[in-house]
Amino acid sequence: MADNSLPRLKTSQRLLVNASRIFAEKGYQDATIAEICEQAVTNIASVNYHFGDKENLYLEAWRYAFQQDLKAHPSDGGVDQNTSAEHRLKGRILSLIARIADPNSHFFAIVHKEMAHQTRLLEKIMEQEINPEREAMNKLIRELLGDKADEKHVQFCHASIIGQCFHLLKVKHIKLNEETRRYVLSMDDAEAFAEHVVEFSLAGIQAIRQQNERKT
Amino acid sequence: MADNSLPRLKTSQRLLVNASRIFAEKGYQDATIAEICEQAVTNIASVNYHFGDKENLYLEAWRYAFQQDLKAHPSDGGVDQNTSAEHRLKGRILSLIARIADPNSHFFAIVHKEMAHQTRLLEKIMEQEINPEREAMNKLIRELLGDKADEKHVQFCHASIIGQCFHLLKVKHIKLNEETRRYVLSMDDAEAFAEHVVEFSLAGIQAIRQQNERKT
DNA sequence: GTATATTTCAAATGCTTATTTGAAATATAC
DNA sequence: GTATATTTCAAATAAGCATTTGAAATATAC
Repeated sequence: MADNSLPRLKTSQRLLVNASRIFAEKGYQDATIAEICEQAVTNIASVNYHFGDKENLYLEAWRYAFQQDLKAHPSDGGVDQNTSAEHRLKGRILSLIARIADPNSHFFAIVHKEMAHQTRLLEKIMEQEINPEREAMNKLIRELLGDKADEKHVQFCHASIIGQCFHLLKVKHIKLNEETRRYVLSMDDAEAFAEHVVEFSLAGIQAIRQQNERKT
Repeated sequence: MADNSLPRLKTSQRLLVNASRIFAEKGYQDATIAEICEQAVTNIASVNYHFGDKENLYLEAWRYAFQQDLKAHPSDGGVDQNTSAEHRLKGRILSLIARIADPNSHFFAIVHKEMAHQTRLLEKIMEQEINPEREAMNKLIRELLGDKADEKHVQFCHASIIGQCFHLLKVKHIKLNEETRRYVLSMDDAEAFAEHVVEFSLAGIQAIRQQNERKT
C-alpha cells in the first residue's frame, strides 16, 4: 500500500499522493498526519516543513486529486461537441461515474466527506471548480427540456442526475457482509449502472418536458 | 437552541434529544460530549453515568431518532395498500423525502454521515432497519418493471430513487453563499422536489421496462 | 425522620494527535 | 573542497477531549 515503490518522487509529492488517498478514505478528522507520513515513508515533521499544517496539506491534496482525476477522465467524456444533447449528456454522466468509480480517483470521495460534514474548508474552492461543471450539464438539460421548462425544472433534473451518480460514492468505501452485498449496488457494476443512469435520466427528462408542454 | 425549555424531562432523555440533533449535525467524531452536555444542561460526567460512554450514547441517540422519525412519517406514506404500485411507490418516496427534509428528523442525517465515514458503529443495526424498507420499495419496483426485468434492473432503479432522495441530505446542513444558492437545490423546495422525483422516477422505470420488453 | 440509593458535579487523569524544536544529514553553489 | 542552504529526524510540547473519581446533593424507601 505504501508509496515507497517510487522513492525517486520528492517527499512533498509522496505526501500529496498518499494524503489524497487517505483523506478520501477517512476524511479530514479521521486521517492522521502520522498515518499519512508513514505511508509516504517520511518523518512526522515533514508535513509541517513542506505544507505548514494539516489543513493546508488537505487543501493541496484535494487540488492534486482534482487535477489527477480530470486528467484521467475529462468532464465532457471526450464526446464531440457537435453531436446531440443526448449524447453529450451521456458523455458527462459516464465521465462523472467513471471519476467516482475509479479506485485511483479521490476528488469526489473527498467532496462527499466534506459535504457530509461542516468543516467547510473546501467551500470556496469547491464552488469555483464545481459551478462550471454544473452549468455545462444544466445547459444540456435545458436544451433537452425545451422552452417550456423553467429554471426550477432544470435544477431538479440536475439534482436527480447528480444524486444518482453520487449514490455510488456511498458504496465505494463501505464493506458490507456477504448477505447484504447481494441486494446492494456494487462498485463492480459501475459501468452498467452508468448506462442505466443515462437511460433512466433521459426518460425522466422527457417526462418532465411532456408534462410541461401538456400544461401550457 | 439548548433544550433547557423542558426541565421536567429526565437527564437521560435530554441527552438523547440533544445528542441525536448534534450527532446529525456534526457526525460522531466532531460532536463533543462537552457540547452535548452543555445543550442538555447537565454535567460532563452524566454521559458516562447514564450511557456508559460516547459510543453507546451515539447508538441510543440513533435509535431514538429512528423511532421519532418514523412516528412523524410512516415509511409507507400512509397510502392505502390496495392502490396501484405507482401510488404506493409515490407514498414511499414522499415519506422518505419528508423524513430527510424535516428539520426535526435526524435519522437519515446520521446515516448519511455514517456512510461517508468508516466508523461502522451502526453497521449491523442499520442493515436490520434499512433492509426491510429497501425490500418494500423493491417489491413495488419489481411490479412496475414487469416480468422481463431481472434483479439487476430492480437494484439499479432502487439506487436511482434512493440516490435522488439522499441528494437532499447533502444540501441540508450546508450553508452556501447568496450567489450559489440560486443555482442549487434548496431545502425549501423539498416538497416540490419530492413530486419531481416521483415523476422522474416513474418515467425512468417505464423506460427500463420498455427497453427490456423490446430486447426479448 | 433516618438510612439507603440515585444522581449531579468540579476537578483530575490519561490518551491521542497536531505542532514545534534543534540538531544531524544531505544537497547545492562557488 | 568548503560554505551555505535545504531537508530529515527523534524527541519534546501542547491542546483537545473522553473518561474517571470521590465527594456533595438529592431523591426514595421504610
